[in-house]
Amino acid sequence: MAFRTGCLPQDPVQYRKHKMTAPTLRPGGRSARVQESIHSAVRQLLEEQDRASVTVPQIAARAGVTPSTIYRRWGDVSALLADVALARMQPDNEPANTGSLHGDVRAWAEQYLDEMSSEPGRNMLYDVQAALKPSYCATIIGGQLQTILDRYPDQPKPSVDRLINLIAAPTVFRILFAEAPLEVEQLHRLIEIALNQ
Amino acid sequence: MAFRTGCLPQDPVQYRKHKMTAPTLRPGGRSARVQESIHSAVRQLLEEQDRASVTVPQIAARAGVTPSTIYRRWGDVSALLADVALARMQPDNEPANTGSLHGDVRAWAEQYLDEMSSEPGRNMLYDVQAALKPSYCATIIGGQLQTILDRYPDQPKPSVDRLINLIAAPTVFRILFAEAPLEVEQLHRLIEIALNQ
DNA sequence: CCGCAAAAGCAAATAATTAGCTTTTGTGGA
DNA sequence: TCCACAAAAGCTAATTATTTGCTTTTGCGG
Repeated sequence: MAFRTGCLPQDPVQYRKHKMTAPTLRPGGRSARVQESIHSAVRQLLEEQDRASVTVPQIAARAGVTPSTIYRRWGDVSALLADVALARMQPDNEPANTGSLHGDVRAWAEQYLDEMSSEPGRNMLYDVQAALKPSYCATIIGGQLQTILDRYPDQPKPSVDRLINLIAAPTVFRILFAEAPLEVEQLHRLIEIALNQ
Repeated sequence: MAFRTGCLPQDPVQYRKHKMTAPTLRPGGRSARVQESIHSAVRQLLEEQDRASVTVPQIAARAGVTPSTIYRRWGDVSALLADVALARMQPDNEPANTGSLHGDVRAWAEQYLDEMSSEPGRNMLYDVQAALKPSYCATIIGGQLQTILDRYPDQPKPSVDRLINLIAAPTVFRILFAEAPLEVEQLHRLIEIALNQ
Protein backbone atom coordinates (compact mmCIF):
# COMPACT_ATOMS: atom_id res chain seq x y z
CA MET A 1 0.00 0.00 0.00
CA ALA A 2 1.34 3.36 -1.02
CA PHE A 3 1.93 6.31 1.22
CA ARG A 4 -0.52 9.03 0.51
CA THR A 5 0.51 12.33 1.83
CA GLY A 6 -1.50 14.87 -0.08
CA CYS A 7 0.08 18.26 0.19
CA LEU A 8 -0.60 19.65 3.55
CA PRO A 9 2.11 18.22 5.73
CA GLN A 10 4.83 18.86 3.19
CA ASP A 11 3.92 22.18 1.70
CA PRO A 12 6.28 24.21 -0.45
CA VAL A 13 7.31 26.02 2.72
CA GLN A 14 9.79 23.37 3.66
CA TYR A 15 11.60 23.74 0.40
CA ARG A 16 11.86 27.43 0.85
CA LYS A 17 13.35 27.47 4.26
CA HIS A 18 16.85 28.59 3.40
CA LYS A 19 15.99 30.96 0.62
CA MET A 20 15.11 34.59 0.88
CA THR A 21 14.81 34.94 -2.85
CA ALA A 22 11.79 36.34 -4.62
CA PRO A 23 8.67 34.44 -3.67
CA THR A 24 7.55 34.41 -7.28
CA LEU A 25 10.24 31.86 -8.10
CA ARG A 26 9.36 28.22 -7.91
CA PRO A 27 10.20 26.72 -4.56
CA GLY A 28 12.72 23.95 -4.98
CA GLY A 29 12.34 20.28 -5.47
CA ARG A 30 10.78 18.51 -8.33
CA SER A 31 7.89 17.14 -6.35
CA ALA A 32 7.01 20.62 -5.20
CA ARG A 33 6.91 21.73 -8.79
CA VAL A 34 4.86 18.75 -9.83
CA GLN A 35 2.44 19.25 -7.01
CA GLU A 36 1.99 22.90 -7.76
CA SER A 37 1.42 22.07 -11.37
CA ILE A 38 -1.19 19.49 -10.48
CA HIS A 39 -3.00 21.77 -8.06
CA SER A 40 -3.01 24.46 -10.64
CA ALA A 41 -4.37 22.10 -13.29
CA VAL A 42 -7.19 21.16 -10.95
CA ARG A 43 -8.04 24.78 -10.27
CA GLN A 44 -8.12 25.51 -13.97
CA LEU A 45 -10.29 22.54 -14.80
CA LEU A 46 -12.75 23.35 -12.04
CA GLU A 47 -13.31 26.70 -13.69
CA GLU A 48 -13.91 25.21 -17.08
CA GLN A 49 -16.12 22.27 -16.35
CA ASP A 50 -18.39 20.47 -14.01
CA ARG A 51 -16.78 19.10 -10.90
CA ALA A 52 -18.14 15.63 -11.54
CA SER A 53 -16.55 15.40 -14.94
CA VAL A 54 -12.91 16.05 -14.13
CA THR A 55 -10.86 12.89 -14.29
CA VAL A 56 -7.39 11.94 -13.20
CA PRO A 57 -6.04 11.38 -16.71
CA GLN A 58 -7.39 14.79 -17.67
CA ILE A 59 -5.71 16.52 -14.77
CA ALA A 60 -2.50 14.66 -15.49
CA ALA A 61 -2.54 15.76 -19.11
CA ARG A 62 -3.14 19.36 -18.19
CA ALA A 63 -0.40 19.29 -15.60
CA GLY A 64 2.04 17.62 -17.97
CA VAL A 65 2.44 14.70 -15.67
CA THR A 66 1.79 11.00 -15.85
CA PRO A 67 -1.45 9.77 -14.27
CA SER A 68 0.29 7.25 -12.08
CA THR A 69 1.94 10.08 -10.20
CA ILE A 70 -1.45 11.32 -9.16
CA TYR A 71 -2.74 7.90 -8.27
CA ARG A 72 0.28 7.18 -6.17
CA ARG A 73 0.26 10.44 -4.36
CA TRP A 74 -3.42 10.92 -3.73
CA GLY A 75 -5.14 7.66 -4.52
CA ASP A 76 -8.13 9.06 -6.36
CA VAL A 77 -9.76 12.21 -7.67
CA SER A 78 -11.70 12.97 -4.55
CA ALA A 79 -8.62 12.95 -2.35
CA LEU A 80 -6.91 15.30 -4.76
CA LEU A 81 -9.90 17.61 -4.98
CA ALA A 82 -10.05 17.57 -1.19
CA ASP A 83 -6.43 18.54 -0.99
CA VAL A 84 -6.91 21.42 -3.36
CA ALA A 85 -10.05 22.50 -1.57
CA LEU A 86 -8.30 22.55 1.78
CA ALA A 87 -5.45 24.57 0.33
CA ARG A 88 -7.89 27.09 -1.09
CA MET A 89 -9.74 27.32 2.17
CA GLN A 90 -6.68 28.88 3.72
CA PRO A 91 -7.66 32.55 3.99
CA ASP A 92 -5.49 35.02 2.13
CA ASN A 93 -5.64 37.68 4.78
CA GLU A 94 -6.65 38.45 8.33
CA PRO A 95 -10.29 38.98 9.16
CA ALA A 96 -11.34 42.60 8.73
CA ASN A 97 -10.81 44.88 11.70
CA THR A 98 -13.83 47.08 12.20
CA GLY A 99 -12.96 48.34 15.65
CA SER A 100 -15.45 46.30 17.63
CA LEU A 101 -15.78 42.65 18.50
CA HIS A 102 -19.33 42.63 17.29
CA GLY A 103 -18.41 44.27 14.03
CA ASP A 104 -15.50 41.95 13.38
CA VAL A 105 -17.52 38.84 14.00
CA ARG A 106 -20.31 40.13 11.85
CA ALA A 107 -18.00 41.00 9.00
CA TRP A 108 -16.32 37.64 9.18
CA ALA A 109 -19.57 35.71 9.33
CA GLU A 110 -21.10 37.58 6.42
CA GLN A 111 -18.10 37.01 4.25
CA TYR A 112 -17.94 33.37 5.22
CA LEU A 113 -21.59 32.81 4.42
CA ASP A 114 -21.15 34.54 1.15
CA GLU A 115 -18.08 32.62 0.07
CA MET A 116 -19.32 29.23 1.10
CA SER A 117 -22.78 29.43 -0.36
CA SER A 118 -21.46 29.97 -3.86
CA GLU A 119 -21.22 26.96 -6.11
CA PRO A 120 -17.45 26.62 -5.75
CA GLY A 121 -17.76 27.16 -2.01
CA ARG A 122 -20.29 24.41 -1.67
CA ASN A 123 -18.08 22.08 -3.66
CA MET A 124 -15.13 22.95 -1.49
CA LEU A 125 -17.04 22.06 1.64
CA TYR A 126 -18.10 18.84 0.06
CA ASP A 127 -14.62 17.90 -1.06
CA VAL A 128 -12.96 18.78 2.20
CA GLN A 129 -14.74 15.94 3.88
CA ALA A 130 -12.93 13.43 1.75
CA ALA A 131 -9.68 14.86 3.04
CA LEU A 132 -7.31 13.08 5.35
CA LYS A 133 -8.05 15.70 7.96
CA PRO A 134 -11.39 17.38 7.41
CA SER A 135 -10.95 18.64 10.92
CA TYR A 136 -8.40 21.01 9.54
CA CYS A 137 -11.38 22.99 8.35
CA ALA A 138 -12.58 23.73 11.87
CA THR A 139 -9.01 24.55 12.78
CA ILE A 140 -8.83 27.21 10.12
CA ILE A 141 -12.14 28.74 11.13
CA GLY A 142 -11.15 28.57 14.77
CA GLY A 143 -7.90 30.35 14.00
CA GLN A 144 -9.68 33.19 12.28
CA LEU A 145 -12.11 33.63 15.10
CA GLN A 146 -9.34 33.47 17.67
CA THR A 147 -7.55 36.25 15.84
CA ILE A 148 -10.62 38.37 16.19
CA LEU A 149 -11.08 37.57 19.87
CA ASP A 150 -7.45 38.37 20.61
CA ARG A 151 -7.99 41.91 19.44
CA TYR A 152 -10.22 42.61 22.41
CA PRO A 153 -8.39 41.25 25.43
CA ASP A 154 -10.10 43.48 27.96
CA GLN A 155 -13.68 42.61 27.40
CA PRO A 156 -15.86 39.65 28.25
CA LYS A 157 -16.05 37.42 25.26
CA PRO A 158 -17.38 34.04 24.22
CA SER A 159 -15.15 31.07 23.54
CA VAL A 160 -14.12 30.15 20.03
CA ASP A 161 -16.10 26.97 20.43
CA ARG A 162 -19.23 28.91 21.12
CA LEU A 163 -18.75 30.99 18.02
CA ILE A 164 -18.14 27.93 15.92
CA ASN A 165 -21.20 26.15 17.28
CA LEU A 166 -23.55 29.07 17.00
CA ILE A 167 -22.32 30.83 13.87
CA ALA A 168 -20.14 28.71 11.63
CA ALA A 169 -22.00 25.45 12.17
CA PRO A 170 -25.47 26.68 11.17
CA THR A 171 -23.99 28.49 8.21
CA VAL A 172 -22.31 25.38 6.88
CA PHE A 173 -25.09 23.01 7.82
CA ARG A 174 -27.69 24.92 5.90
CA ILE A 175 -25.52 25.19 2.85
CA LEU A 176 -24.91 21.49 2.77
CA PHE A 177 -28.15 20.01 3.97
CA ALA A 178 -30.96 22.49 3.63
CA GLU A 179 -33.04 23.86 0.83
CA ALA A 180 -31.48 27.29 1.06
CA PRO A 181 -28.58 28.93 2.89
CA LEU A 182 -29.10 31.03 5.98
CA GLU A 183 -30.69 34.43 5.46
CA VAL A 184 -28.44 37.28 6.51
CA GLU A 185 -31.03 38.26 9.07
CA GLN A 186 -30.98 34.88 10.68
CA LEU A 187 -27.22 35.04 10.70
CA HIS A 188 -27.37 38.32 12.57
CA ARG A 189 -29.72 36.81 15.09
CA LEU A 190 -27.32 33.95 15.66
CA ILE A 191 -24.49 36.40 16.16
CA GLU A 192 -26.50 38.20 18.83
CA ILE A 193 -27.12 34.95 20.62
CA ALA A 194 -23.47 33.97 20.41
CA LEU A 195 -22.16 37.26 21.72
CA ASN A 196 -24.69 37.92 24.46
CA GLN A 197 -22.72 37.05 27.58
CA MET B 1 -27.81 11.61 -21.32
CA ALA B 2 -29.68 9.16 -19.15
CA PHE B 3 -32.33 9.97 -16.63
CA ARG B 4 -31.14 9.34 -13.15
CA THR B 5 -33.84 9.09 -10.64
CA GLY B 6 -32.38 7.31 -7.68
CA CYS B 7 -35.11 5.91 -5.51
CA LEU B 8 -36.68 8.72 -3.63
CA PRO B 9 -39.23 10.15 -5.99
CA GLN B 10 -40.50 6.77 -7.08
CA ASP B 11 -40.43 4.78 -3.90
CA PRO B 12 -42.21 1.44 -3.51
CA VAL B 13 -45.17 3.40 -2.25
CA GLN B 14 -46.40 4.14 -5.74
CA TYR B 15 -46.56 0.49 -6.57
CA ARG B 16 -48.59 -0.17 -3.51
CA LYS B 17 -51.27 2.37 -4.04
CA HIS B 18 -54.09 0.04 -4.95
CA LYS B 19 -53.17 -2.79 -2.67
CA MET B 20 -54.10 -3.25 0.91
CA THR B 21 -52.26 -6.55 1.10
CA ALA B 22 -49.73 -7.43 3.74
CA PRO B 23 -46.94 -4.87 3.83
CA THR B 24 -44.38 -7.63 4.26
CA LEU B 25 -44.89 -8.75 0.69
CA ARG B 26 -42.75 -7.32 -2.01
CA PRO B 27 -44.32 -4.29 -3.66
CA GLY B 28 -44.83 -5.02 -7.30
CA GLY B 29 -42.83 -4.25 -10.36
CA ARG B 30 -39.54 -5.62 -11.40
CA SER B 31 -37.68 -2.38 -10.94
CA ALA B 32 -38.88 -2.20 -7.36
CA ARG B 33 -37.48 -5.65 -6.77
CA VAL B 34 -34.25 -4.83 -8.48
CA GLN B 35 -33.86 -1.65 -6.52
CA GLU B 36 -34.53 -3.35 -3.25
CA SER B 37 -32.02 -6.00 -4.13
CA ILE B 38 -29.41 -3.39 -4.98
CA HIS B 39 -30.02 -1.39 -1.83
CA SER B 40 -29.77 -4.51 0.19
CA ALA B 41 -26.54 -5.52 -1.51
CA VAL B 42 -25.08 -2.13 -0.66
CA ARG B 43 -26.11 -2.44 2.97
CA GLN B 44 -24.54 -5.85 3.20
CA LEU B 45 -21.30 -4.79 1.59
CA LEU B 46 -21.00 -1.76 3.82
CA GLU B 47 -21.04 -4.07 6.79
CA GLU B 48 -18.37 -6.29 5.41
CA GLN B 49 -15.86 -3.88 4.03
CA ASP B 50 -14.51 -0.42 3.86
CA ARG B 51 -16.77 2.15 2.27
CA ALA B 52 -14.05 3.24 -0.15
CA SER B 53 -13.59 -0.24 -1.52
CA VAL B 54 -17.09 -1.09 -2.65
CA THR B 55 -17.44 -0.95 -6.41
CA VAL B 56 -20.35 -0.97 -8.80
CA PRO B 57 -19.51 -4.35 -10.35
CA GLN B 58 -19.27 -5.80 -6.88
CA ILE B 59 -22.65 -4.49 -5.83
CA ALA B 60 -24.14 -5.69 -9.09
CA ALA B 61 -22.77 -9.18 -8.58
CA ARG B 62 -24.12 -9.35 -5.05
CA ALA B 63 -27.50 -8.08 -6.14
CA GLY B 64 -27.63 -10.49 -9.06
CA VAL B 65 -27.97 -7.68 -11.51
CA THR B 66 -25.98 -6.39 -14.42
CA PRO B 67 -23.69 -3.40 -13.71
CA SER B 68 -25.17 -1.31 -16.48
CA THR B 69 -28.46 -1.25 -14.63
CA ILE B 70 -26.75 0.51 -11.76
CA TYR B 71 -24.86 2.88 -14.00
CA ARG B 72 -27.97 3.83 -15.85
CA ARG B 73 -30.07 4.34 -12.80
CA TRP B 74 -27.63 6.08 -10.49
CA GLY B 75 -24.67 7.10 -12.59
CA ASP B 76 -21.95 6.16 -10.12
CA VAL B 77 -21.24 4.61 -6.76
CA SER B 78 -21.49 7.79 -4.78
CA ALA B 79 -24.99 8.56 -6.03
CA LEU B 80 -26.05 5.05 -5.12
CA LEU B 81 -24.48 5.23 -1.69
CA ALA B 82 -26.17 8.56 -1.19
CA ASP B 83 -29.49 7.08 -2.10
CA VAL B 84 -29.05 4.24 0.35
CA ALA B 85 -27.86 6.62 3.04
CA LEU B 86 -30.88 8.86 2.61
CA ALA B 87 -33.19 5.87 2.80
CA ARG B 88 -31.55 4.72 6.00
CA MET B 89 -31.77 8.15 7.48
CA GLN B 90 -35.51 7.83 7.55
CA PRO B 91 -36.24 7.23 11.24
CA ASP B 92 -37.98 3.99 12.12
CA ASN B 93 -40.17 5.46 14.79
CA GLU B 94 -41.38 8.67 16.35
CA PRO B 95 -39.12 10.60 18.67
CA ALA B 96 -39.46 9.47 22.29
CA ASN B 97 -42.18 11.09 24.34
CA THR B 98 -40.86 11.96 27.77
CA GLY B 99 -43.70 14.21 28.83
CA SER B 100 -41.94 17.54 28.49
CA LEU B 101 -40.70 19.60 25.58
CA HIS B 102 -37.31 19.91 27.15
CA GLY B 103 -37.09 16.19 27.75
CA ASP B 104 -38.18 15.28 24.26
CA VAL B 105 -35.71 17.60 22.61
CA ARG B 106 -32.97 16.37 24.85
CA ALA B 107 -33.73 12.73 24.15
CA TRP B 108 -33.88 13.34 20.44
CA ALA B 109 -30.65 15.32 20.36
CA GLU B 110 -28.75 12.79 22.40
CA GLN B 111 -29.83 9.95 20.20
CA TYR B 112 -29.07 11.91 17.07
CA LEU B 113 -25.59 12.79 18.27
CA ASP B 114 -25.00 9.21 19.19
CA GLU B 115 -26.16 7.75 15.91
CA MET B 116 -24.40 10.22 13.69
CA SER B 117 -21.05 10.19 15.39
CA SER B 118 -20.60 6.48 14.82
CA GLU B 119 -18.56 5.40 11.83
CA PRO B 120 -21.59 4.40 9.75
CA GLY B 121 -23.35 7.60 10.80
CA ARG B 122 -20.47 9.73 9.68
CA ASN B 123 -20.36 7.93 6.35
CA MET B 124 -24.07 8.43 5.90
CA LEU B 125 -23.74 12.15 6.43
CA TYR B 126 -20.91 12.23 3.99
CA ASP B 127 -22.75 10.26 1.34
CA VAL B 128 -25.97 12.18 1.66
CA GLN B 129 -24.29 15.24 0.29
CA ALA B 130 -23.74 13.55 -3.01
CA ALA B 131 -27.47 12.97 -3.23
CA LEU B 132 -29.80 14.65 -5.66
CA LYS B 133 -31.48 16.32 -2.74
CA PRO B 134 -29.21 16.55 0.28
CA SER B 135 -31.75 19.02 1.57
CA TYR B 136 -33.99 16.09 2.23
CA CYS B 137 -31.82 15.52 5.25
CA ALA B 138 -32.86 18.79 6.88
CA THR B 139 -36.43 17.99 5.96
CA ILE B 140 -36.28 14.74 7.88
CA ILE B 141 -34.74 16.36 10.92
CA GLY B 142 -37.24 19.19 10.72
CA GLY B 143 -40.08 16.72 10.58
CA GLN B 144 -38.93 14.98 13.70
CA LEU B 145 -38.55 18.20 15.59
CA GLN B 146 -41.92 19.43 14.40
CA THR B 147 -43.50 16.26 15.73
CA ILE B 148 -42.04 17.04 19.12
CA LEU B 149 -43.15 20.67 19.05
CA ASP B 150 -46.69 19.66 18.07
CA ARG B 151 -47.02 17.72 21.28
CA TYR B 152 -46.98 20.91 23.31
CA PRO B 153 -49.37 23.28 21.59
CA ASP B 154 -50.07 25.38 24.66
CA GLN B 155 -46.66 26.52 25.57
CA PRO B 156 -44.24 29.06 24.18
CA LYS B 157 -41.79 27.26 21.95
CA PRO B 158 -38.96 27.97 19.56
CA SER B 159 -39.28 27.51 15.82
CA VAL B 160 -38.04 24.37 14.11
CA ASP B 161 -35.46 26.50 12.36
CA ARG B 162 -34.07 27.65 15.63
CA LEU B 163 -33.73 24.10 16.85
CA ILE B 164 -32.03 23.05 13.67
CA ASN B 165 -29.60 25.95 13.76
CA LEU B 166 -28.72 25.65 17.40
CA ILE B 167 -28.84 21.92 17.98
CA ALA B 168 -28.66 19.83 14.82
CA ALA B 169 -26.23 22.07 12.96
CA PRO B 170 -23.47 22.10 15.60
CA THR B 171 -23.88 18.38 16.11
CA VAL B 172 -23.40 17.61 12.46
CA PHE B 173 -20.76 20.24 11.85
CA ARG B 174 -18.49 18.93 14.56
CA ILE B 175 -18.85 15.38 13.39
CA LEU B 176 -17.88 16.28 9.87
CA PHE B 177 -15.34 19.04 10.30
CA ALA B 178 -13.90 19.00 13.78
CA GLU B 179 -11.42 16.90 15.66
CA ALA B 180 -14.06 15.41 17.91
CA PRO B 181 -17.85 15.38 18.13
CA LEU B 182 -19.73 17.57 20.55
CA GLU B 183 -19.52 16.61 24.23
CA VAL B 184 -22.88 15.75 25.70
CA GLU B 185 -22.45 18.62 28.12
CA GLN B 186 -21.99 21.09 25.33
CA LEU B 187 -25.02 19.64 23.64
CA HIS B 188 -27.05 20.26 26.78
CA ARG B 189 -25.85 23.82 26.91
CA LEU B 190 -26.95 24.33 23.31
CA ILE B 191 -30.36 22.91 24.12
CA GLU B 192 -30.72 25.39 26.96
CA ILE B 193 -29.89 28.24 24.65
CA ALA B 194 -32.29 27.00 22.00
CA LEU B 195 -35.19 26.57 24.40
CA ASN B 196 -34.76 29.69 26.51
CA GLN B 197 -37.47 32.03 25.29
C1' DC C 1 -55.46 -10.24 -23.93
C1' DC C 2 -52.52 -7.12 -26.77
C1' DG C 3 -49.29 -3.37 -27.75
C1' DC C 4 -46.33 0.09 -25.99
C1' DA C 5 -42.86 2.19 -23.32
C1' DA C 6 -39.82 1.80 -19.52
C1' DA C 7 -36.39 -0.73 -17.46
C1' DA C 8 -33.20 -4.71 -17.51
C1' DG C 9 -29.86 -7.71 -19.79
C1' DC C 10 -25.97 -8.57 -22.85
C1' DA C 11 -21.63 -7.72 -25.04
C1' DA C 12 -18.28 -5.01 -27.38
C1' DA C 13 -15.72 -0.68 -27.17
C1' DT C 14 -13.62 2.76 -24.44
C1' DA C 15 -11.59 4.72 -20.42
C1' DA C 16 -9.68 4.58 -15.85
C1' DT C 17 -6.79 2.33 -12.43
C1' DT C 18 -3.14 -0.61 -10.74
C1' DA C 19 1.41 -2.70 -10.68
C1' DG C 20 6.09 -3.84 -11.95
C1' DC C 21 10.05 -1.96 -13.42
C1' DT C 22 13.23 1.97 -15.08
C1' DT C 23 14.80 6.62 -14.84
C1' DT C 24 15.32 11.10 -12.75
C1' DT C 25 16.50 14.11 -9.06
C1' DG C 26 17.45 16.21 -4.67
C1' DT C 27 19.95 15.44 -0.26
C1' DG C 28 23.52 14.39 2.85
C1' DG C 29 28.02 12.25 3.62
C1' DA C 30 32.75 11.68 2.15
C1' DT D 1 32.79 19.21 -4.96
C1' DC D 2 31.29 14.79 -6.13
C1' DC D 3 28.97 10.31 -5.23
C1' DA D 4 25.69 7.03 -3.54
C1' DC D 5 21.14 6.44 -1.90
C1' DA D 6 16.37 6.87 -1.45
C1' DA D 7 12.23 9.13 -2.76
C1' DA D 8 9.43 10.40 -6.33
C1' DA D 9 8.37 10.49 -11.30
C1' DG D 10 7.95 8.16 -15.77
C1' DC D 11 6.66 4.35 -18.77
C1' DT D 12 3.97 0.44 -20.13
C1' DA D 13 1.39 -3.61 -19.88
C1' DA D 14 -2.10 -5.76 -17.43
C1' DT D 15 -6.54 -5.41 -15.07
C1' DT D 16 -10.85 -3.37 -13.92
C1' DA D 17 -14.46 -0.08 -14.37
C1' DT D 18 -17.60 2.56 -17.31
C1' DT D 19 -20.15 3.63 -21.44
C1' DT D 20 -22.88 2.49 -25.32
C1' DG D 21 -25.83 0.32 -28.83
C1' DC D 22 -28.86 -3.11 -29.32
C1' DT D 23 -32.08 -6.94 -27.70
C1' DT D 24 -35.19 -8.85 -24.37
C1' DT D 25 -38.30 -8.70 -20.56
C1' DT D 26 -42.10 -6.89 -18.07
C1' DG D 27 -45.79 -4.27 -16.17
C1' DC D 28 -49.42 -1.11 -17.32
C1' DG D 29 -53.40 0.89 -19.88
C1' DG D 30 -56.51 0.17 -23.50
